Amino acid sequence: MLAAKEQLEILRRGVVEIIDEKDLLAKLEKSVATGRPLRVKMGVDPTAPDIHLGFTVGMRKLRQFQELGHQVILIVGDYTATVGDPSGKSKTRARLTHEQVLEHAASYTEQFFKVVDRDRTQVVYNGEWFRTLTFDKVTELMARITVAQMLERQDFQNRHAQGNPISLHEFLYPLMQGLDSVMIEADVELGGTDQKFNVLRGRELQRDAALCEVFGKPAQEAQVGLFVPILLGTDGQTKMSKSFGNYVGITEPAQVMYHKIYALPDSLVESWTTLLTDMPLAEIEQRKAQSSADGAAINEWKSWLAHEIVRQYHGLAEADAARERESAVHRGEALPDETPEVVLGEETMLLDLLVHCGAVASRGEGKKLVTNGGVQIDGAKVSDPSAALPAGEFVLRAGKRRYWKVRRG
RNA sequence: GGGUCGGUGCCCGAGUGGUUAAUGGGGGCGGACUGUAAAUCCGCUGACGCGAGUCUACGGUGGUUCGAACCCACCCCGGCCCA
Repeated sequence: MLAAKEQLEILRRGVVEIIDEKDLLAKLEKSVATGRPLRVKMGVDPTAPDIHLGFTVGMRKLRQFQELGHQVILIVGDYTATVGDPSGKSKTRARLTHEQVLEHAASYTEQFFKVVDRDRTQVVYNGEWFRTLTFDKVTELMARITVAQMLERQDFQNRHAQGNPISLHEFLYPLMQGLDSVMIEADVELGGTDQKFNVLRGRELQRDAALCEVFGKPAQEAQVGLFVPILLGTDGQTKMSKSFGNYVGITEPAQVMYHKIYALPDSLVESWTTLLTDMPLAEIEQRKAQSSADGAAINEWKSWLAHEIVRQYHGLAEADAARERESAVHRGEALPDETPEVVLGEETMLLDLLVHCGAVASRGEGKKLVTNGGVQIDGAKVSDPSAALPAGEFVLRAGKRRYWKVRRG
């Protein structure tokens, strides 16, 4: 086991805030001295079954803990998910049914273990202790927080100020998450910066001997909160999220993944490298310095980044292939791997073809695309929407990167 | 329940009787440039039609009018204030 200070140094990478860093160091020291691994908790609300790179920031941090010899406890919020975390939300979140949650959870853990070591992870469903809770215990729990404390939260304040409803059950969520920490006796809780309030509740509840006793647990040392940043999506504007369409899913095909990362805005290269790879921080600094002087350097960095991330999820061979393919596509020597093939009848017109293969939503839109010079057939620009299609096979291109292999017959 | 201000295209937001498919901004798409990114510039951004053109659209339903997003009536929904 590494010395506590060295562990801390590694764990600090990419972390926004540690509450409290002194506590963490003390816990690490104790762990080194006694040989007892830290119990590192992360909770997931299995609401979205598709994991994207944004989720992997925390997952990679968990992996680091494991590599340092610690124990990960993944709390699947099968019960809390039916309540709905209000954190950062501008409206009441839809509550899920228990069946939905279990379904999502299965797919979630499967993807989770692409990054996190399954053998050093304990998966716990919090319905285990919530489902049978009696109301007097719930009351004990609720007594641990005041309305004023709840209303301090910016997200609730905004909602309240804007006259949006806040349901009482939403007040319960942070306490429930905190109770999870008590129940598993967590040493560390990992979460995004939006989790701060909830994680702090855990600290308070753990220190509350009377409360711990109510739930049959010993009084405990407060957990340390470790907060990782929210990863920005490929648009460089907002957090990565499937609903914004700015995500990179970890189960996406190698070449799609490669291309999305390769086309990343420059402004994200540094943070993505820090959060999603193990490139030494010194090298990141060095590359940053080079890049500000020379445009080609950041380009090369980006290609390294794309290759590295694809390698993590698809292996070296596929990463190499994706890189090779990408540059061939770019030189115009090859078509992307996923180029769909379309077969159509004799009479089909260009506009119908564009609609048929999904390049545009309507013929009117297709007309605009053609008029704007965005359509090519076998590398030649087509400017007339009523142009005749060639016989046999040809390649249709719409915009910069969307291709179809078309066959008439 | 009362008062008041609102509900316009993907979003925000102008428009208060006719040249309004509806100013402007954002977003999106396409083109040029570049490093594949950013920035910038240009074009497009309801549907159908090769086209002339036709249809659908300004919360809903009726009405006034040659003609309404704009005027009238009723209804539905949201904000704020009061109870």
